[in-house]
Amino acid sequence: MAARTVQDTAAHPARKRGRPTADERASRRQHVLDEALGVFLEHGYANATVEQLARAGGVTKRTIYAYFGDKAGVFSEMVRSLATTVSSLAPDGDTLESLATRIVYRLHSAELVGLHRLVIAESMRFPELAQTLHDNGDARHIARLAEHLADERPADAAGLAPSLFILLLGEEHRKRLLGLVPAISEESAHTHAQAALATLGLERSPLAAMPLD
Amino acid sequence: MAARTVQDTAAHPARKRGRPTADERASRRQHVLDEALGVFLEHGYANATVEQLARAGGVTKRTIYAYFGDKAGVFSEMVRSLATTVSSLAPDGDTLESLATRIVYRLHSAELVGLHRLVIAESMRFPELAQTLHDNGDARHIARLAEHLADERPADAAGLAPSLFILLLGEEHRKRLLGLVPAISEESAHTHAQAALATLGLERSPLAAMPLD
DNA sequence: AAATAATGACACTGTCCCGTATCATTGTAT
DNA sequence: ATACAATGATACGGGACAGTGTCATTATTT
Repeated sequence: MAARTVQDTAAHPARKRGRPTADERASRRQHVLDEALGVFLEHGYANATVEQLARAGGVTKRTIYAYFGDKAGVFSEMVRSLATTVSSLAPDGDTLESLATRIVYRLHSAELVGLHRLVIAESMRFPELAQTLHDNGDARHIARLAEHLADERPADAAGLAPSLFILLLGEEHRKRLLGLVPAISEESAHTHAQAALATLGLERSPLAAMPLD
Repeated sequence: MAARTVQDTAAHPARKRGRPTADERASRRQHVLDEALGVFLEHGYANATVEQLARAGGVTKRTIYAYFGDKAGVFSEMVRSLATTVSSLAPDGDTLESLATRIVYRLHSAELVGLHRLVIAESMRFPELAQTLHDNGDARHIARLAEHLADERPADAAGLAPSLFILLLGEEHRKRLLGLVPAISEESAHTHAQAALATLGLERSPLAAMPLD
């Protein structure tokens, strides 16, 4: 086992003791979940210790056990919390191209790639989390794409949406999952999205696509 | 930590003691690697113990340490051994469609999906294995597809190959990585491949595509 | 044949970490 | 106010596992 060299997330300013106020208690729990992702990403699920989760969240082991039962509980709640966040990124009222760009950008982010890795790795032990992530991630994105496609391609929108989705991710995202490439920039996310649309013959109307100068 | 309920891979017929013959020694090492995949898939890399790897391979811990140094050594050599196998599945002399079908089928297999999961999960700790797997997997498949495409689409073969590749995997393969669907049948791999080709306008020539009866 | 190398079987030490207990401390309930 | 609940700090028992040591056993080398 690799020696644990680093001091982990530098200890917070040593919270005061005693029972927390009602407000505080509500936020503490979420704070633990937020910080948990970093711990799991750094060490992996199995190697992460409850002690590390506690320190990162600014609480003690006791509180972790009181709140979540055990490490699996922290992991489950963390994934569920993040999963519901994934799909909530649609300003509603954008073009197919801007939607596609946002999907590309978000799904290449370090946060979501890391989450995806963790859930894939533990999919045998936490199958319901895999389902949750897919339902709130891929499934919703594909549904959104299908809505937009319905306007432009009423005929084969349903069949085209999944194809568009995976073209948006592309081989780049597979490399990303393997850690072979860094997170994508917003700009290249845009050109990437355009390329995917073009591959399916979905580029903007010829007039809009003309040179701008 | 989850209680280890199962007895693991049922102990082999208790190999005799003493120094093995030269032939035997050569094969023993490979046998350990072959059996290691099952152990890692069942428990995950971090939870798998050297003792389990030893029992599955029909050797003792001592031999594991003598052969591979430690658990990481077993994992590395196992991945490398499997990676070189991944790409060696081209009978050479088949159509684009048959090549596509074989890629779809193989990459959906339990073995390769499991390997992929493991390498993704440990990509931070074993980055060179991720690179190896990609070089011997995706990269070669894309290159092969590009060769075939060069015949039919000399113009944009290079750009089209990655798109075709990920369309071949499709959303199905993402679900597969998450453990949400079982391995695909050879038949549905074929129809899946045909659909991907059609999406890019690469279906067979009209004559060949006509009904056969 | 004698020495050496590799292995199985087994024991053993040290470490890590889980989960709980104890006690002081601080907010909440009544 | 007074009892109670939740928390931090700390300690600790128990289990699991890594990695090594020892000895008997069997090939290989010379």
